[in-house]
Amino acid sequence: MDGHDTCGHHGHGPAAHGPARTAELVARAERLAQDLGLQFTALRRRTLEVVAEEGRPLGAYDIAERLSAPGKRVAAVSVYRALDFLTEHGLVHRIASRNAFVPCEHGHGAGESAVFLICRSCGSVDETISAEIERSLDRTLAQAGFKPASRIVEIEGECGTCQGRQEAG
Amino acid sequence: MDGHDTCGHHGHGPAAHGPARTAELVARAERLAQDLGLQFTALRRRTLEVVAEEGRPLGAYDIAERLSAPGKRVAAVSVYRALDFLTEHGLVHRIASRNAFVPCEHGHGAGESAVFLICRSCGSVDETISAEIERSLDRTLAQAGFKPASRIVEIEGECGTCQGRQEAG
DNA sequence: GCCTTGCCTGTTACAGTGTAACGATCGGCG
DNA sequence: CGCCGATCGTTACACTGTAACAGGCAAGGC
Repeated sequence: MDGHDTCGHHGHGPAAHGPARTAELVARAERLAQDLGLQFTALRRRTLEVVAEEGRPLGAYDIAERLSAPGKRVAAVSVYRALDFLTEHGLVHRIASRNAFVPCEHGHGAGESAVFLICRSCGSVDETISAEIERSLDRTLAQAGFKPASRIVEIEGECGTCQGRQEAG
Repeated sequence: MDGHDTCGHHGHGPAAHGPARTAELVARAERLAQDLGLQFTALRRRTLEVVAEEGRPLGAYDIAERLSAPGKRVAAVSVYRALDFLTEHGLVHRIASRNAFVPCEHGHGAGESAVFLICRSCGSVDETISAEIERSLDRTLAQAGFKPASRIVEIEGECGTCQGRQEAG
């Protein structure tokens, strides 16, 4: 179940996960809470940190386990509530096809749409944004008279790194 | 006026798709089984029929219940196996965001991609295909060096029918 | 100070979703 | 006949998610 976490983030963006990304996300959350008068509690911060540092989709129960200490167990239901908050404000994304969560790798708000590239070999998830895809989606939706509220675009396949690894042997 | 084929019917109520659609799907399944030497068993056919006649996404356990009779209970696990077969061959689709299944409304194979428009008000699912979206997706994937295997595009929102109803009421 | 209010969290219990494992059955084939 | 492969029934179990209720804690009004 544990994989090669060095896979992911192809050309589009700098940096992967790790402490830098985590600090950036936490800072964004604090700013957001400040501005909107929301509470960025310890549980929510720790949940965000766990998700941000993993580098692959984490289930709610996995997060709960990581947040638990030998005398202080964190129940999954608490994690779900924290995740509700985080997803609502665009700090983490839910991967519907995996029932798992990943940190938001872009600064976009919760309303915008992202494309998730999920590697079947290493389990990494790469988040990209394409104005072209959004435009064509918007056109199709308008044509169908459909008013979108949220969009899920998840592509499963093999990432560049794993393709190279397979060819190499 | 294409790009959005005959999917203007936003099903409300139990009998949105109707026997015609069902018969067409069953016929396609039989042809497919004939050609590929597969077994289109009674369970698989009945599962397909139930899904095709519902007009909205059905969970595996709902299907099991509909297939069960007062002396002959069908377990969910059997339904899952039938659904595996049906999805593998493009006869039904899985809606990841709902953990539910809908009949395939197009003749496309399992490998192609579809866009699902899921109405939050009436629960109907409309399946459309857009070459434009596929093109832009392909471009983005190629740019990222990602080799796609399956694609999930699910838009939640409000269908045209429900928008009109809300304004009127 | 005290009380109320609202939000967050802990806890329990439970519903819904999906899979593993094993055995039985059936049809085809040497 | 026995073997083989695929399907299906059954049980058991793991994983995912939510409902309901109680306690804590900060903010604001009396």
